[in-house]
Parts: sequence; C-alpha cells; structure tokens
Amino acid sequence: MSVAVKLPDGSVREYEQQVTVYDVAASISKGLQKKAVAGMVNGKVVDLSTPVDSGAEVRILTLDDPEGLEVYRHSTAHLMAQALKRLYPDVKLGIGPVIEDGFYYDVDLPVSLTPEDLPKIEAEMQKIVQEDHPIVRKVVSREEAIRIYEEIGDELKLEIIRDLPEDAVITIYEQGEFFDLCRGPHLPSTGKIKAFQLLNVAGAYWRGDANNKMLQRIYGTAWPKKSQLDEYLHFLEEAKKRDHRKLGKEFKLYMFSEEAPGMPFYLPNGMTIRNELEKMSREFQLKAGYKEVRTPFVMNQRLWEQSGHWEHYRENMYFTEVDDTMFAIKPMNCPGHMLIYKNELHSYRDLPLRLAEFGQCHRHELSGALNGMLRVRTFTQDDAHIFVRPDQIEDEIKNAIRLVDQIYSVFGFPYSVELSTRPEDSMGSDELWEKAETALKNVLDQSGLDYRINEGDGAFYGPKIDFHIRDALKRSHQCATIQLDFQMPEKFDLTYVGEDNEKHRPVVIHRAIFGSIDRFIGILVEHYGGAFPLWLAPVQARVLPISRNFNEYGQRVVEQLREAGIRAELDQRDEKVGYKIREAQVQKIPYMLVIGEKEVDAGTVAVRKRSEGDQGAKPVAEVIEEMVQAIQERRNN
RNA sequence: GCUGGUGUAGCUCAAUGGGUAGAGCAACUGACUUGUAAUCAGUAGGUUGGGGGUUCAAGUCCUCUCACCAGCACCA
Repeated sequence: MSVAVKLPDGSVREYEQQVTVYDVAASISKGLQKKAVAGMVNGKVVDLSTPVDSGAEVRILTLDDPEGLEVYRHSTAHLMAQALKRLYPDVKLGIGPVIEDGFYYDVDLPVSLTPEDLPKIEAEMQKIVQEDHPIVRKVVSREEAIRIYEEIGDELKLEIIRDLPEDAVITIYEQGEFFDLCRGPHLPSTGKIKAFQLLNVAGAYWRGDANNKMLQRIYGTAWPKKSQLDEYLHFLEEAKKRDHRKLGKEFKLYMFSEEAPGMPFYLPNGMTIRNELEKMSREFQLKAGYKEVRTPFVMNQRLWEQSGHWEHYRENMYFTEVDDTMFAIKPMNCPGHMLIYKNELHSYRDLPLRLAEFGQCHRHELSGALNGMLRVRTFTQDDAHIFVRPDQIEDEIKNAIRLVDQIYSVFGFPYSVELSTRPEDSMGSDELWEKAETALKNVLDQSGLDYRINEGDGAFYGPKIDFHIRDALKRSHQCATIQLDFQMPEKFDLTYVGEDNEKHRPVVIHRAIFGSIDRFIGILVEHYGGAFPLWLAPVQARVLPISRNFNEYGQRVVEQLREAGIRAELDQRDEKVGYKIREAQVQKIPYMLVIGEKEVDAGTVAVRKRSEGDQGAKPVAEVIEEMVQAIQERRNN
C-alpha cells in the first residue's frame, strides 16, 4: 500500500509503504532527519516513531519549534526522573510537566533533598545521556498499568491512572531500565539531550491541593545548546542583581523590620519616588475629572458586615476593639467611598462621580506569601470608585482604560489584558453577572485590545479587567484593575434621582492603576535596575567640587538648582573627584556637576551624565533649563 | 499556613572534628587639596535573630520561637 503525506508547504509526498514521522523527515533532507525531535500530525504533537496514515498533514518538529522544545524539556524531566530512580530507588513519581524555560518533577521521597544534592543528580543524568537509551512508547491497558504501578507501590501514579478518562489511551515510555507513565511525546533517545541544569528544590502539594501530601518539586532548565543554557543562567543572575529587595537596601529606598513583618518603611529616597508617582497620578486624574478624597483607616465592624467583607474577607482583615466596640482596619477603600456617596443626595446630572483616594489598606496576608514590596500587609492603592448611571458604564470603562494606557506609557511598560469572570464564592444574580461580563467584553472588543479570559477569577461582587505589565526582565505583574460592581450599590442602598424624579440605583466601577503603589515601586526598581529616570530619581544632581576651595561655589550652584525645583546635593568631602564620581555613579545619580577653578571663573559646571559620561562645561542656567525640561516631560531617558 | 533552607559588625562575607569571633567596604579621626569610576594612615564597631537546654566549654549540638529566602497553597 502507498501512503501520501501532506507537508506544510502544501506539497504531497508519496511512499511505497507504511512510514513513520521519522521516515518522512529522512525523506525530506538529511539535515531534517538529524534535527527532527518530534512531529506534528494533523495538528497533534507526536513521537518520531509514530506511523503516519495516508492523507495526514505532517510537520517535522525541531528544537527551533516551540513544540519541539517542549518535547525536549519534557524528555529532560524524564531523564531527571530516571536519575532520581537510580539514586533513590524508593522515589515515587508524581507529575513532571514542562514550564516556561524548563520543567519540574514532583516526587515523593523519604529523604528531603537539598540544593547540594542536585549536582549528583545532574551527573547521573549526564551518564544516562551518554548511555543514549532509545525512548520507546508502549501502549498498555488500564489493568496492566494498574498492575505495574501496584507492583512498585507508586500510589501517585495509580491515582493518576484512576483519574484518566474511560477511553484514554494509556502509554508508558521506556528508556533503559526506566519507565514512566506518560502521555508523551518524547525525543527518540536520551542522547539527544544536551544542555540542562537543575535549579532548585521546593515543596509542592500533590495535585496543587493544600489538603494533600507535600511532595518535593525539583526545578530544572533545559536548552538545545550549551550557549543558550549559559545565556539563560546569565539572565537569572541579572534578575537577581536587580532584585528590588537588594536594590531597595542599596539605594536606601525602603526598609523592613521584624517589628512589622510585611510592612514597608519608606526611607527619604523611596518616599521621594512615591511622592513623584502620586504627583503624576494626581495630574492625570485631575484632567480625567476625578475628585480626591480620604477616608479613615479604622471603621466600625458593622460597616464591613454591610459591605460583605465580613462574610467574604474576614480571614484577611485586622480588627481592634475599643470602647467595647469592634472596629476593622480597612482592607479596601470602597465602603468608605460608599459612605461619602451617601453623604448627600445625587442627581443623574452629577454622574459619573469619580472619587479617587490614595488609600492605605491593611490585609493580613499569610506569612509565606510575603515578598518584599510585591506582597505586603499594608500598601496604598491608587484607588477610585466611579459612580455611574447604567448607560454610562461602557464610556467610563473606556475612560479608565485610556487612563491606564496614559500612565503606563510614561514608563514604557507594555501590558497585557485579562478579563476575569464570575468566581465560585460570589454574590448577586446570574443575570446581573451576565450583564456585567457582557459590558466589559463589549468595551474590550471595541477597544481593539487583545485580551485573555480568566474564567472564575473575578471578584466576589463583579467581573474585572486586569492589566499585567511586563517588566524589563520579562516578568509579568498584575497592576491595574477595573472592576464592575452591582453589589455594593445594593448593599449600601445607593441612589440617584433620575430625570423622571424617581430614585435609581447607580453602578460602581472600582479601578486602580498602579494597583498597589508599594508594589509598583518594587516593579519600577527592578525595571530600571535602580537607574531611575530623572523625574523619579531621589537625587537628581550632585555637585562635586574638585577641592574644598570650590565648596562655596558648589553651595551656590546647589541653591540655584534647588530654587528651580531640582533635588540636588553637594559632596563637599575632602576626596578626589574620581572617588566622588564613582560614588555618584554607583548610586545612579543622573547628573554629576563637577566644578573647579575653570567653572568658578566662567560661572559654569562640567556636566557628567550617569549614562553618557562627560558632557563638557555648560552655564549653570543652561543645565538647569535642560533638567527642568526633562523632568517636566517625565522623559524616560 | 505548608515543605525545605538561611540568620555572625551598618553592608557583603570568613571562623578546622564544639576551645571563647575576623576581613573588605561603610563610619569616625588625622594627613593630603585633589579635574571625570576607589589617596594614605589610624580608631571604633558584635550578648553570633530571641528564649531554653546539653557540655568544663556553644556561632558551631538539641529544642522552642521570630524574621527572611525558594517554592506550594492563598491573593477583592
């Protein structure tokens, strides 16, 4: 019988007899035969050894294809499992999936592994690569699979088998003495694996459920070439160097104390950045028609019972009892804003009413969740609640999206958008949810933004649009959020008087753009690696006299800079200018103004920019103008 | 919260099989008066996260506790 196969370029190849994906690759070219790691048959990724039916569309996958790379990493996970099994015969294998840039394997092991054990495992992996075992796919019956895993007492795999659907084809992949229950596909042999490294070990609940046993998860990374592995490891190093916790300490931005776990203390430098961010935010919000308010930190517990937080969020709240009355420390700003809304009567003409607050909230996050500025127990939201008539919903959401875009543009952050829908533990009727989700979807569709739907990840009171920014290190952070809320107006019996002189129910839009200012600062620190653009830099200029003879002139220059609103300081220590420059450079101060005899005589300063080096002498007034201009524009230099 | 790890001077890190804590930078003092990424010399600095225990003797071993780190779980 003959087999005809369709290739991606549209051409059709005919074969005399039954062929495998590998045969197809071999028939195309010698190079492809060598490079092939897997195949795509009718859109499904398969092993090279898979027979191809006539009429099938076949694409050969190499390590240049994302799918090929996944197969490669998946096989590396198996390679690690084999090494583990050799070194620790009682190991029970859980699951070992591919993740971004690598893989992990969850295993049950009586001894706990430490990072020191990893090189040993890697060495064994290397050995198995040398041994170059063919990786063979074997279809087994459910009974057979169960028998095999009962025999070796691997209840993790047994659980997986039991949960496989009735009609599932159960496969086992064998390589040498090792076999693993796996859907595949895999590389043809272990010898194909070149560059990998195990990265760390940590605990992970079996099947991601905190009620289950905790297994040990070993993370690894794998790359087609050694150079790519090195590049990746280098990238990890760079990320570590930019860690906002380390830089926050180095640049004296903020600190933490055992006396207040998870609660940042702002040092003068960090406070400057924070103030600049708020200032910028206020400018934009003023233009967008927001009114700023401020509400108390501590409010009566019954307010939170009314808002639903008591029921849904109590676990994460701080409480305090005074005068025999229970108070809660606010974890969110909305109930306070509801009270402000209720403080007076509203006409349909007053809406939308946009109330903004830099509101400091406290949430009792679990100790293990804390992470520098990124996950804290007290933080300030650039929060706002927009009270709208139902007919204004879509327009106001559009406005909010525009504001997010404007503010993120200042930093040059690219962002991605997610729409989160109704979660399990939620309030409100089905049709209200339906209506809310449709409204958000409409606006997103009209906006032309690409977005992803995050099923069941909405707030308990309504669906939301989240904005994720990607920082310089390619990590994604959820920051801005726009949430629709039909519940809060109901709970607080909010009304406005309509054209018809009747009472109507407004809708609330919650929105935040930085999200948590604190976290946003952490992200900025890593994004810029501490080299803040001029407008954000805690110290914008440092004046460096060459010797003490010029300190007086230096002082006058500093005064002029400050007069112009520039954050400037004088380094009048008796040090060589090289030393002062090095220090300013290390502190990433954008402008260094060196002065000596020539400058004093000419009324100039020798400008050295952090990133561009020596710029030569310029009149003080000129430098000031240049800086003021860049600051005003918030130039992202 | 869970699993594992870490905690020594302001910072970064040392301290053989338990024997009584040390370096660099920073700080301070003095000399030098400096022209674009580190001048030299000196001084001071620690109840080794905290409590309890074992021991003649604990930074080191045991135990409790706190904080931090990696990850999981959580995340309005």
